[in-house]
Amino acid sequence: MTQPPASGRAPSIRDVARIAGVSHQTVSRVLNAHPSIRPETKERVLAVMGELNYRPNRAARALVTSRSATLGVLSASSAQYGPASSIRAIERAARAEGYFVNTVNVDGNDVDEIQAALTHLLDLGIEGLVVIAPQVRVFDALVSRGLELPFVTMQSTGRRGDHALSVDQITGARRATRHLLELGHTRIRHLAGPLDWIEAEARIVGFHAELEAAGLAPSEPLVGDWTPESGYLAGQRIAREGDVTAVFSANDQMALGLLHALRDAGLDVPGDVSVVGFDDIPEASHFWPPLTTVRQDFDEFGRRCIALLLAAIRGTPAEERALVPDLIVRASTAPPHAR
Amino acid sequence: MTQPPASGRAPSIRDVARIAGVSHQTVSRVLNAHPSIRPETKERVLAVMGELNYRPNRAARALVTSRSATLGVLSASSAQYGPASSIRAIERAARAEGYFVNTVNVDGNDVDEIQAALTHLLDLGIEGLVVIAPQVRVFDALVSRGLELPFVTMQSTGRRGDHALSVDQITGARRATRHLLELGHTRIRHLAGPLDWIEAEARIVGFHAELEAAGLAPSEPLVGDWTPESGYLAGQRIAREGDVTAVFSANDQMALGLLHALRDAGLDVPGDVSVVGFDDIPEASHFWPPLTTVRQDFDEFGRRCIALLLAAIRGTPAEERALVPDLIVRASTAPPHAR
DNA sequence: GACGGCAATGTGAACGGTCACATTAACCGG
DNA sequence: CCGGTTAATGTGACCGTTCACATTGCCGTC
Repeated sequence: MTQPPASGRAPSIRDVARIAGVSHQTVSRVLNAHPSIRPETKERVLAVMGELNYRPNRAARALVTSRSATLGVLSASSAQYGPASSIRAIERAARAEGYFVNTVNVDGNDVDEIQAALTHLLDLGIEGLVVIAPQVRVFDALVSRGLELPFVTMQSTGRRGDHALSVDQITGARRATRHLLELGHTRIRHLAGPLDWIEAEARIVGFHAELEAAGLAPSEPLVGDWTPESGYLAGQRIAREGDVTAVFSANDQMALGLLHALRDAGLDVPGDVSVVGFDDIPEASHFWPPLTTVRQDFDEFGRRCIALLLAAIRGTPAEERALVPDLIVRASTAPPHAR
Repeated sequence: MTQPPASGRAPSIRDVARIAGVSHQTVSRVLNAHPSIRPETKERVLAVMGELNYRPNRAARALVTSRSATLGVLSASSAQYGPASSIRAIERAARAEGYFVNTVNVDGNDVDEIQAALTHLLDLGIEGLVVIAPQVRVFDALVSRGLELPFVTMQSTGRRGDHALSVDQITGARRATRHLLELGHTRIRHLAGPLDWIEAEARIVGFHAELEAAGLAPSEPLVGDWTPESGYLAGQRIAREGDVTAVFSANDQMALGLLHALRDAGLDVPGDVSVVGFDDIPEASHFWPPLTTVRQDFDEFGRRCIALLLAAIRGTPAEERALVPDLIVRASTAPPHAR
């Protein structure tokens, strides 16, 4: 068995070359699947690589090619189910394509931190960027920086048509709203996410569009911050005002708080008030009552993110069908009862 | 204003040197805060760097130092609240220390995938590793590989004392159990996580230890898989068998399923059965009833992870107090009612 | 006042790949 | 049978840093 030569260091391309009796360049060609290389030679080189347990040195390669094979993910609130799932799927998809992923978590409200995080990622030499919790202001930070980098965000704001992966939040919100309308509700309130979130905005738009299509006047949305607490507060207010028979919440966590507050106020769900959520987190089917909600396929979202981003990096065209979320009907919605 | 020279490329250390009228090595010294450099020279170099918007090239540095300034995180089930929060905190803490973090998400049951992920991280040249969802088998995979790398896991299995960050899961579990005992419960069941998870194991140990201290016979734990669904199934079984007055669930999500099943079976919580969870996820206080649970401080956990790992990398000693979780009493527990 | 020592800086060679270009041998058509 | 093309491989430079080892002055000391 051939010993690795002078084994203070990891074997290099030249060690492999020497043992295989070829030039270092030939080894490099094997590594990069160059077409004109004799199968026999290739095999011999591969054998030596295996024997030495050779690993190409990423830094050396990155130095000369100035390609890092790394993608960046900029995320706010990654502890939430949706973003966390997306990040997971993105990482897997990227890894399958041979890319590394570097995720940076920021407080989406701190512009300085966003900039610092961006600098951090650029220092790393990322080739592309996924923005996974696109508050409008994160988006602005990107653009203001005049970023050359290919990047992908959820849901276009319309300001820069490319680079945006459409999850059709609007249609999702319309489906939730239509479900309530079809049950016979006419006094429906929307509990929105923070207004500087692109998704929150899109869901409001969908909600209003559907109301309008039904000939109903739009109602002013309540605004939460995605947390169950904010849902609870909104629920208290709804119970107090007592003028609606259904609520469409922009995510499941707020819907949970909503359920809690309504129950505390002695109201029955869905008897007195129907509630629809958004996301279909794993807990949603075990809420009390089990929550009717709009399911987002975060895994598929992550895969598409990477497909789109890699297409941008490589300059190949990408098909871009929007991803449409599905309505999942459970027990938190019912027809309004007659007064 | 001085123009960047021949601006096809990013400015290098030599560009800076030329313009500042020093040698490239002097620039390098400024970069690395070498002691013997005249303040005046240093300032001049820094000025030029600023002007050129110079960025040190990580790849070149990594190539020569063979230090990547990158840490790896190996995670299973990162979409769950606990792991996701930990990862977030780890990344922030590492970034504050100038490290990059590369997270890889795997299916913890697929040994091949774990190995592949590890290879992926090693290819990257990580300097240290955090294992964030330590199924026993992940841990074994590490050790079997004879890994040289400094690494940190949650909770020692005792097989290799170092490298383990103690979250004192045992004490946490004891506190939950003691709370039930103090309320007067004697027939208590534990709903455990998958038995190959180190944390699941520790919570079982804590549960049994506390029962034993109270002079009660240990009961066989039910086993779930952390999901609400598995909690639901366990709840159905408990309702059917009807011989316990309290359940300690190894996480909050399973506790949610449990609550659901008990309610479906017509049992009142906490009237008929008390339930305690573990983690204190943000939803827990809005469950019905609001869940008594054990709070883990994931942020602190993440920070400690990095502190410990960096200490291992740098060879400095690290203090290692165990992190002790707190019991949060809400409405899902009460004294058993007299039969 | 020659000399050791230190502070401040410079010089050239790595690091481990890829790139551009050179070289060789085989093949093919006229 | 010879020039041109092509497949297969080799040669040396280069990417942007840091490292090891000079090379300067300048100071204090005996």
